[in-house]
Amino acid sequence: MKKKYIPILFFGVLLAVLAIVLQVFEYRYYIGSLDTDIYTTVVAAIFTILGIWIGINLLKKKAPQIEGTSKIDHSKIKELELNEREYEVLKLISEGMSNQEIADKLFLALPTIKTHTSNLFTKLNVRSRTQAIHKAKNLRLIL
Amino acid sequence: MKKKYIPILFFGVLLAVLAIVLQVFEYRYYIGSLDTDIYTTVVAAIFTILGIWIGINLLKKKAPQIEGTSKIDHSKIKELELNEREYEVLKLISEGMSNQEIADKLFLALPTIKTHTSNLFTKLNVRSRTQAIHKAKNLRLIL
DNA sequence: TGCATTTCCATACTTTAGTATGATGGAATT
DNA sequence: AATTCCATCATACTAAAGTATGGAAATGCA
Repeated sequence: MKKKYIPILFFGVLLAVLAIVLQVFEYRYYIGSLDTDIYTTVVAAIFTILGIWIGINLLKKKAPQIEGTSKIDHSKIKELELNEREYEVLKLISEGMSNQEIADKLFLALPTIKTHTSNLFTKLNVRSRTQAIHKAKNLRLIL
Repeated sequence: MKKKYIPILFFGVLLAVLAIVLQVFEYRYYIGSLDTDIYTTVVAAIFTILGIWIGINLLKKKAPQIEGTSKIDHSKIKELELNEREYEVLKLISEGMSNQEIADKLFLALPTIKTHTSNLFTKLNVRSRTQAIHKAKNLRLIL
């Protein structure tokens, strides 16, 4: 919930800072310490960089959808009623991690991971982690 | 070879065009037909758009490289010295089959499959079938 | 606050995976 | 004929994975 507003807030602050910078430059311009060409060049450069920055950040959210996320079927995940932990464990399993390694990484106990994997297998209707990986890839739950 | 220089040429031309546009605006400024604030705003806007455009184009070239490559690297298989049986077992493992199921499918005894998997893991330098799957996919030994 | 759900953890158990070592027989090489 | 490589199978063991059940803590919502 809170994370959703961070980019908006960030861009807002960024624009405010740039407005201030702009004001300073304008002030200097009026007192004649900078000439028009330099002023124009600086403004152009700053806003080009700003533009590149905005462009990259706009695409960074869409890029994963083109590369990897386009293959992930989030509706399937909901359809199978996989909760956060189960899906997280699924991803780590697909990366070749053992239950113990997953437990260490998530700061959880081994039995907890076993519970999650067991519930995961039930929901995926499989009986082993290798089957889970295979099915998850076919259903595009993971990439 | 030729494609490599298209972006450079393109950006060169683009910058040249923008330089001309800038000159026009500067000319208009000097004859007093445009106010400084408006001039600054226009320049800022144009270069912001330019920046966004550049940013988008910079990222668009990276996306397809990650996607399109889903071929098996047979040279890697030879490089790792995987023989027929080991590679066959690897494929079946990646399809989620247990050692017993693989043994049944290939009309072999369970210990035989265990030998193959064990040798396979040694050659792949992994310690479990899930790690083998993960590594094999990364090395493009399997799809 | 009370209740439901989720998440976490534990115990105990069975099954499967993985390691180590050695033996057998076939096929190709030298 | 001897050697090398591969594939097969066996035994015996340790380590992980997977199942079943139940309870405790945290979370979210009415």
